[in-house]
Amino acid sequence: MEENNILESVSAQLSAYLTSKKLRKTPERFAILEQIYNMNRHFDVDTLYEIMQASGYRVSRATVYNTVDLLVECNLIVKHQFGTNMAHYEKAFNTDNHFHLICTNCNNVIEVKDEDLNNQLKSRKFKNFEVTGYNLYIYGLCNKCSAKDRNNTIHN
Amino acid sequence: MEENNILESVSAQLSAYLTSKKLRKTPERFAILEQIYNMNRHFDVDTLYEIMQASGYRVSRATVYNTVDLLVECNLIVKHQFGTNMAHYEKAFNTDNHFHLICTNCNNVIEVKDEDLNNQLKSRKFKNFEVTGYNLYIYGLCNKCSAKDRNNTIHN
DNA sequence: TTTACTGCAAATATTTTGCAATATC
DNA sequence: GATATTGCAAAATATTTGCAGTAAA
Repeated sequence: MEENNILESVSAQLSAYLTSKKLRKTPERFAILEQIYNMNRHFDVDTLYEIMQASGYRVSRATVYNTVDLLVECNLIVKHQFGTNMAHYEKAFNTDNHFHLICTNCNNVIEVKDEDLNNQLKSRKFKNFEVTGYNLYIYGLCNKCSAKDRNNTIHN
Repeated sequence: MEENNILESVSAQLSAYLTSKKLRKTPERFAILEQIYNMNRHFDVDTLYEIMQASGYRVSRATVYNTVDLLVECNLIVKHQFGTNMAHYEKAFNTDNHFHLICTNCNNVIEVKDEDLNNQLKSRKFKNFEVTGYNLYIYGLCNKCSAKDRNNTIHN
């Protein structure tokens, strides 16, 4: 599916959700969704807020927080807590089949696809628990940082 | 291994780490480690602080934060961010082979063991990334909350 | 016209930091 | 005796909340 169709599709999804919950279709909500789907990496609320400002669209932080919560509720984005205090988010459309490698030294996050592992996790059932999603976080040292380690360089 | 031996073992581990890093063996550090290993569930810093107070051992919040960071560094405890802003921690001794089911309605966390899945994750290698650990978080509705859902009960 | 939503600012929650006093090595 | 660590309080960071004004239905 090409870019524009994805945007149309997620906007329609949001629209349907708002209708079903009797919530309002405000321009802010669609503008934020659009901005998110134009980005290619995960983001935090503050970054999203600043990108909106920079792009000329004025919204308040409170609205960004509210909208991001809403988009999580209707499964258009996924929330992550990679180990810092700040929540990170990413698009949920066709991106549910990857994991995150998190460098505990530089906090960089790398995405990894693995269909086999993904299928296995998806097929796993649990007693008395209705699974809606999962996150696999793999911690360690990235290329750069483990190289630094080997050279005994001091890093912060 | 019985309770006392575990405590001895983890204290020795901490002691060795402090020596190797030329850090000081303060009573606070060992008291906090002991308290943690006497508990049976994951905890947040504030809860740990209050349990220390209640048990009659006076430490400052700052020291609890510092010590918890230290214990993460030397692999005696593991840090989690279950989706809220508050970090959670748990013992790392012989407890690295389970996952967490997180109820997105009541925020309750259930532990699940699965040796097969664990072994598979452990054996998985990644290019240019040196794995030190991982966390698998499975989100959904627990027994109680999906029952509520079926009954159409309003819940917060 | 009703009331959900927005923006702003203040409040809250969690964690970090600066600094003087203390205790380990 | 040198300095790492502690406790306390203030600061920093991230998020939530209250409320008056605005706009969607």
